[in-house]
Amino acid sequence: MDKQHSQCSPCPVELTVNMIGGKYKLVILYQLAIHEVRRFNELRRELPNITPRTLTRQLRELESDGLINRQVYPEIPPKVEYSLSETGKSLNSILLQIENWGLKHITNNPK
Amino acid sequence: MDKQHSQCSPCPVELTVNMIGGKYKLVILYQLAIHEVRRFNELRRELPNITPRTLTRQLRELESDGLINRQVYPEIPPKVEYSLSETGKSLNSILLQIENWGLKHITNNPK
DNA sequence: CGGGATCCCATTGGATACTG
DNA sequence: CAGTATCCAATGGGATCCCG
Repeated sequence: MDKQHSQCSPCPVELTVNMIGGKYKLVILYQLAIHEVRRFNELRRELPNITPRTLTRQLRELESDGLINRQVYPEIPPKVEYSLSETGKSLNSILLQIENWGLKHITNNPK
Repeated sequence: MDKQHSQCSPCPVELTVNMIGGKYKLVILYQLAIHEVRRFNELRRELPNITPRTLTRQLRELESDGLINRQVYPEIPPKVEYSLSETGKSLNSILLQIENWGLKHITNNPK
């Protein structure tokens, strides 16, 4: 690895972690990467025991950081679709690598 | 992206986040990726305002997860060197991508 | 130098109930 | 269906002091 920029001010890794560091954020992004479009309760079912309050907040944070889009359909019953923004999509290869890393290094020897 | 494994049980992304999800863990791993070997106070200086207690705990967790090595030299004054384990090194390409992503998507338009 | 001990606070997330 | 509201628990991290 390059040894030039040992200093980070501010550290780009840290800045990125601040955006995607929530407990469920990467998993949400991962689900959206796989499914392209997901509704609120679909995500809820796919995330292990997440509460609606937490899911809402993580989605709002991802949205305000510009990583996902929130499309509201003015219908009854309500319909809201979440999807990756262009910026969010630029995380796809990282998401995939994280998934593969987990498959290789963790699920092989489950704790 | 592949749409087959929409289900995760347990989700590899989530498992990975559990290992590297600490506030400073990726930054520590990143510093070790760049410098190969770092001592306690070197890391302390490189991480923005981290307290020794927090640094100690994050290092211990990374160590018990097998991502870093802790080499103690029985000298006076004490000397402890931290470095990436082989497993830790396997995160290098992810670390680099995260750094580059941050450089591209965040430092361009600082909040 | 590389921590440990202690105390404290803030943020995050959970539980449950409710609603337009 | 897609959230809100309210309250609460836990975890993480900070501040400070101390030590071998």
